[in-house]
Amino acid sequence: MSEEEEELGTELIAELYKPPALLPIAPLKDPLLYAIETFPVTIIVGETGSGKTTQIPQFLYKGGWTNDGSQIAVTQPRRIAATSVSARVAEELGCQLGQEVGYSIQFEDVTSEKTKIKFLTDGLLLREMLVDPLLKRYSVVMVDEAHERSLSSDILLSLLKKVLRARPDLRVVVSSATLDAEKFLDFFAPDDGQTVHSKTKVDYETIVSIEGRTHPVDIFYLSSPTNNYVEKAVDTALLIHNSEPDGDILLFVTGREEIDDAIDMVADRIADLGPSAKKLQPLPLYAGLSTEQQMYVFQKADQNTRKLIVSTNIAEASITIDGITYVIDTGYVKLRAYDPVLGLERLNIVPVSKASATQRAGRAGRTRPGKCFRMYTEVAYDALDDATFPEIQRSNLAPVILQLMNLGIQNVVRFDFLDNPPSALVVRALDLLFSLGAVDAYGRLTKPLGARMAELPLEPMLARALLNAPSFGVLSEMLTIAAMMTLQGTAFVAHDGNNKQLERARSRFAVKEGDHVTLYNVYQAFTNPAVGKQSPQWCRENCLNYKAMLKAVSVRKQLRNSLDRMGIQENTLTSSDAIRVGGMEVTERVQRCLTTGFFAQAARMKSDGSFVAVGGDTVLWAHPSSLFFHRKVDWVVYHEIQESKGKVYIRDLTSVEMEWLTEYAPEYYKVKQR
DNA sequence: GAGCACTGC
Repeated sequence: MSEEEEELGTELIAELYKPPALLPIAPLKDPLLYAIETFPVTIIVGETGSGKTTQIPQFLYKGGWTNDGSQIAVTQPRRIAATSVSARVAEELGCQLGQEVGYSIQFEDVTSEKTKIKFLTDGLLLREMLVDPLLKRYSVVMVDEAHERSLSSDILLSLLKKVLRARPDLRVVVSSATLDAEKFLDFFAPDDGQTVHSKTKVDYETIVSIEGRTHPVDIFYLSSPTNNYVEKAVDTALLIHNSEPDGDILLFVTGREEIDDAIDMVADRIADLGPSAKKLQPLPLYAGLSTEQQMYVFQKADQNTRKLIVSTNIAEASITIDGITYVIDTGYVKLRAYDPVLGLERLNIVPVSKASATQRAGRAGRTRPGKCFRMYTEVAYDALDDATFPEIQRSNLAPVILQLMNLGIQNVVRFDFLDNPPSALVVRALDLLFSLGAVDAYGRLTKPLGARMAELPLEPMLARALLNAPSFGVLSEMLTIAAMMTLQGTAFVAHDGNNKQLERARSRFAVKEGDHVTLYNVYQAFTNPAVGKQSPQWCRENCLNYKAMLKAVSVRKQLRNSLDRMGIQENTLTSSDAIRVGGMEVTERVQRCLTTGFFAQAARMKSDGSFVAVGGDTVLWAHPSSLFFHRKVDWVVYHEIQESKGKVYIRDLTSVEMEWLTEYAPEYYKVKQR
């Protein structure tokens, strides 16, 4: 873990600290233990600051739920939560982290034989189910933050419902925000005619509510709607600054562009404040910033200065900042939507849900009473959805379906989802998995190919290309490229918006074959003991994100281990493979290997520099971060396609020969030609 | 021609 991350962690611990005996949950200890003893499923409705995440596992531990040698699992949607909460609980129990209390996240397993309470990400518990489908090592599984409806927590809850049928002794605790409790209750209620001991919903599960312990937050609405919420929000910030007592301001907008706009507007307006007036310091906050740039929001402002943090949704749950007294909520958020017809992702600006609005307002009341100004009317608030649209209904489902099949779910269409994904998403995903050879014509997972693809922590197309790498003699190269792809474009980072400098840095690694090999070069240079030396300084000089590069190193190591376990090594190259690839340059073999995974995402550049997808008529544009934004090329395969402001961008492009497409995917292209 | 909301294995 980097120093910065640790600082973020302690930040969170400080935030969470309340003497356990004074927490609102303390008097509920016995009722809670009774509920969990009595009912297989307990829904906990607990507001922020109730102490549910830190205290319930301790109640269970002290209540004897681990005496038979089993463990208590507590899942979190985010890594930072798993690590910081486990540190808190270890301290309260007076043990060393990794002993009785531990955590497990990708790349880091801080648990031991002695561990009784284990915090882990929900995605990792899903992975554990591959080797332990009935979760036999756990007596209780607590799924925290289930109301966020993340892809993996949704799937986890469905699987837990199944596991309960085989394991009546298992206890499931679901922690949720107020508005969705009934939904979870209904979901876990045994269906009529099933074998859950003919119990009714009433004696099968229960809801326990815990009060929050945050300070009161006064909510203010607009009296009439605005058509420019960013401008209105800036007006409000200035109004707060000029008329309200001390306390920093947190303003929620949807993305980087709005953040820049808001900060420019504020800069213009504070020029009018006069030199003697109290200062207002606008600070941006979004995930794309480097860790250093993000740290500014945690630093105490200068004397006589009020911070105005202009943030994306990252400040809603992922990052907690001390000293916020005022929240301005524009009422919008950018959400991903997957278009199964065009097979592309869109980022849509949509109104937030009531749950989101409540969470945002709560950010003003963490340390003292606060105020929240909503840039919409009360009527508009009443019309908001209760909860955020579940991720499973707006994602590319190919990775999820592959994983479910590998867990032995034969018929994904009949799987018991909390909310069913639209059938078009399921069909599209199955089509893709079929064309990649992960699923056969009968809709069954293929072995070993499909199962191996499912085991790799990569999207199916990339997994397929990586598994083909030995036959091209480029396993080492493809491991690096796959690891770099998981960074999703975060390898390069501009210093203070200096894009020219970034482009110069990128060009130092660039090769004509395209973005994949360029990123390979970046990794090679970073890890070369004579060049990058894996050092933060070298990254800074080359506009690279140090933390992201370290992640690539970890991912590559993990992928290498997975392939080793599967018995896949470079020397598994057969003699016919060797003949086929003999005499080819390494780069060409890499290009061909990528084609075997990404053949379905091929496009050809037209004379005007735009692209047209194979078998389609959508006009595509190389993303400005691609080498082919400026350079000419003929055919390419691309890693990602995304619509933004009405234009469709493709990212991470590699040039290929048209013949390779039909050579490596004859079935796919035969069908398309008809 | 000009740009990734946020997570996670």
